[in-house]
Amino acid sequence: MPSATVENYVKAILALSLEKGEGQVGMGEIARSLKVAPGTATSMTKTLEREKLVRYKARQGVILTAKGRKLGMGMLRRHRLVETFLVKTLGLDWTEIHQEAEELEHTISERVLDRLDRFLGKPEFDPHGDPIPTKDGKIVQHRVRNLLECQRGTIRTVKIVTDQSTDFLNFARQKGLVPGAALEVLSQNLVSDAVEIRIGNTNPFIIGSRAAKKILVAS
Amino acid sequence: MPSATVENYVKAILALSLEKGEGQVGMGEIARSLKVAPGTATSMTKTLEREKLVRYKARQGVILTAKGRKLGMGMLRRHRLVETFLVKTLGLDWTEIHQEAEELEHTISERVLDRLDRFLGKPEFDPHGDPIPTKDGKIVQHRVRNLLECQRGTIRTVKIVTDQSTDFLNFARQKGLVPGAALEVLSQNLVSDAVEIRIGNTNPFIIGSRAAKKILVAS
DNA sequence: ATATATATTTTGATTAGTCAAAATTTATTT
DNA sequence: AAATAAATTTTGACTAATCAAAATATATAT
Repeated sequence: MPSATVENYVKAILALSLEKGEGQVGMGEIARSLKVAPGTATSMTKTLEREKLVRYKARQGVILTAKGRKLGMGMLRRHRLVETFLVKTLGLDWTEIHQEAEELEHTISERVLDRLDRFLGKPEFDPHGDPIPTKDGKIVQHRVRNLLECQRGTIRTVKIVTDQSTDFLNFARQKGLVPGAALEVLSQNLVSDAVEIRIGNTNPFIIGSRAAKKILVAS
Repeated sequence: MPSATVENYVKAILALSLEKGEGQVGMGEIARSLKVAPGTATSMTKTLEREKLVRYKARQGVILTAKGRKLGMGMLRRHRLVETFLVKTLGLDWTEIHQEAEELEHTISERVLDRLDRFLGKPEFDPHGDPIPTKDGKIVQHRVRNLLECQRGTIRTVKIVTDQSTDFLNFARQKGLVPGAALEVLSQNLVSDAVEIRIGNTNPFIIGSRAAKKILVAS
């Protein structure tokens, strides 16, 4: 049985390689992502290799093995199902569920998870719009792009809000940038760091490009 | 924030002092209950004392402080609410929930716990009949006695099944010895280690006195 | 091509929780 | 009252995960 720490490392490596669109992940990235010292990442990496969860090339980085990818997908499934339960069933606010799920995902058994999945009606997406992997690790990644990559003047549907911090989620909700919302990008200006958006026919507003990058719409 | 280990020690000490009806608990009892070496119990005990969760007299034992009792009651609340959720909401079998709850109780936050409590309708008893402490640590202990202490010939209602192992629970259910069942103790014989029981007007059957001690009825 | 900056690895220490086995204390027999 | 048994405490060692800081390797810039 992998420790919670091992699970977190594998989850982080999977998340990083997904968002980079490349298998190999460096020690620095892992260390930053998990807020540990670089040396700690190196040493844990060797533990992961002993468990055959990653392949490690010194000074290059790690790549998940099939076993590692399976564990990582399992963690995503756990995390996202728990988040869905917390919002849908217990009525918690979507700004506060990430941290809760971060703990619960390590102690919920496969058996309970399956029941939860059935109880929730086998949901495909979590409250932030992220796809929930199936039991066998498959994920329906729908085609998305962020608001910077978006052609001006077309109407798009918000699919995923990628920053799960309380502050960002509060901001996003306040602006109406939640999964399902229809919006139009009126202008993007990287120099002035501004993206102008209109939701439905409400007043247009401006957000920074940093924020715009975190909102993914159907493409 | 106390570690899961600290929580388990405090929970064990609370359980032991409740079932002994006495505050003071010895190192041997703790060690046996948690399946650790005696020396480990002694050393953890000192950690608990540093945290002001117990008072410790060398070679005598430990007693929970007010702080310790509060933490312990909180753990019972967590454990029993989680068990209730697993049975009532997710439909797990009562034989398999104890171990699940044993893990989840350490990672469920106060916030989620309160929501769960409300969602379940503030239940007073868990699936084994044990009372669920309120948020402020109060417990409605109803007057019970075990089947050995029971006068012959009177009809009693089963209140609590104290052994939560899968095997015992399967046995208890198979015999109909579940919370709510009405039964009559026909005879007790300590020498032959036999207690004769009839449930409703089904055929009487015999169980050992060890088992009889684990079934608590209203008194 | 050398110097400098950046990333990675190694080294030595630390903490929490654990065990086995020796030492000690307390309780029980005889 | 000694001898023996039982419970408890101490000691020394171990593992997992971490950090700080030194050592090393690689990449970048001049």
